[in-house]
Amino acid sequence: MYALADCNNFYASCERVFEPRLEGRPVIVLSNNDGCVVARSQEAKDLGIAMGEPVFKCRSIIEKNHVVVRSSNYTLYDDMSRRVVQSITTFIPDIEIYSIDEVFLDLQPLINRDLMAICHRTRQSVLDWTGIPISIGLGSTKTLAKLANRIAKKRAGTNGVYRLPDEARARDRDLASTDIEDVWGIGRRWGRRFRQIGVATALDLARMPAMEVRRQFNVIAMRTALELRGEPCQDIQEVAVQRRTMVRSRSFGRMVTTWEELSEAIATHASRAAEKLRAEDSVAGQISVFLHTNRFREDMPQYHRSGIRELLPATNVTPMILDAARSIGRSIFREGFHYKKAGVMLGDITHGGGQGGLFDQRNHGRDERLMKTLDRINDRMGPGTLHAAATGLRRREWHMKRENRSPRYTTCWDDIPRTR
DNA sequence: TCTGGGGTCCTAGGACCC
DNA sequence: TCTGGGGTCCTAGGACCC
Repeated sequence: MYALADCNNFYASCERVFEPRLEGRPVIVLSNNDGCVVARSQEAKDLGIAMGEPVFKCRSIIEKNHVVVRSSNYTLYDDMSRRVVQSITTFIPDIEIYSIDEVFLDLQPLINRDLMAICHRTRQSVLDWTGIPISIGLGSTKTLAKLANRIAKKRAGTNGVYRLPDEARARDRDLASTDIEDVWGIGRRWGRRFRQIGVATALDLARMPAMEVRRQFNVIAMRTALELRGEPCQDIQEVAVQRRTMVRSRSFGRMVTTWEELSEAIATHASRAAEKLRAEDSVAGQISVFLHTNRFREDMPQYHRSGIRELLPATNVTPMILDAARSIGRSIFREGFHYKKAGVMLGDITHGGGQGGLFDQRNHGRDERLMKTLDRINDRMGPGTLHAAATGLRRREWHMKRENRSPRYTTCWDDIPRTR
């Protein structure tokens, strides 16, 4: 037996915890650069503001209804996520962190106890301890737990917890009431293709012969079909799998035309990626850099390109990664375009060391000490206190727009909420 | 005018091996 | 004139997730 615990309107809920006057009001949270809507309170959903919608397209709804708009504050959300997970594990220890706002729970060890009671108590405690409302769905596979979670959120009277019934007819009713696109693992494209062959609900997919699903789609879709029938194809992954790639990229607040500015952006991404690599005690064996113009501006000349290079030996040393990134960037940069985005991608990531190079002359001990010192200073004095000159020395127009960010209530001494 | 960022997995096809 | 069988690895593209 599995469960999925999912935070309701997570980012919007985080904003509310520290600003209770937002309770009952429509709240939305925007993506980086204040571009798209990435989270909505229930009131905002009710106004018809769509997920992922560019904010300028719903500007009139926002103004007319006094919707509260917040820039995203990932420092806050990451920390709140950690607190929610910690609270849940007090009651249910075997978990898989699936995303910033979702946790799969392994209920098998608790199978002889009253699972509904445990889940209700978990939900209430998370709310009491963190202020974040969550919903929990229970099912015999992860896909069914996901489906049950949707019902827990939407159906009146569930009080935030729903268990898919064991009895076949009742379960079929729940599956029949779930649209095919709302099944975990079935997106818009496949949803359209399934509908073309007469599969419109989760129940239809569960009843389709598995090999037929595989033939027309692929094994992922087939596994989804099996899981909808109650045959588990995916287990709880308690140990996080090591990442294989890492991307650092940003759209620019304003278009960028010069190599000088673009190279600062690339250097910034490269430095951040290197820092993150070191924080995870890993090294990268490959680096690529990409840049592109604004694809929405069809009136302007378009350009996008990427370049790739091996890092030999694999490294997490900022100057190594920085040099490679800037030289790739230089080689793909073309004069005369308005650039909108640039990024650095690291691949061939390995953990705890990595293969050395036969002809490698560098003094690794020295690099390692230098990077340790750099990280320690930035850890103590704040991110970016010490940084490569190549990342730029002053604030630029292309830097991210973030006009309505809330304080870092839980992670920064100066931002801790005060009461009189 | 304004349109996010960061991941994973699968498949098909080509290059190459013995 | 006829031209094997069984593999691996890599890459690009397409789908999905949050």
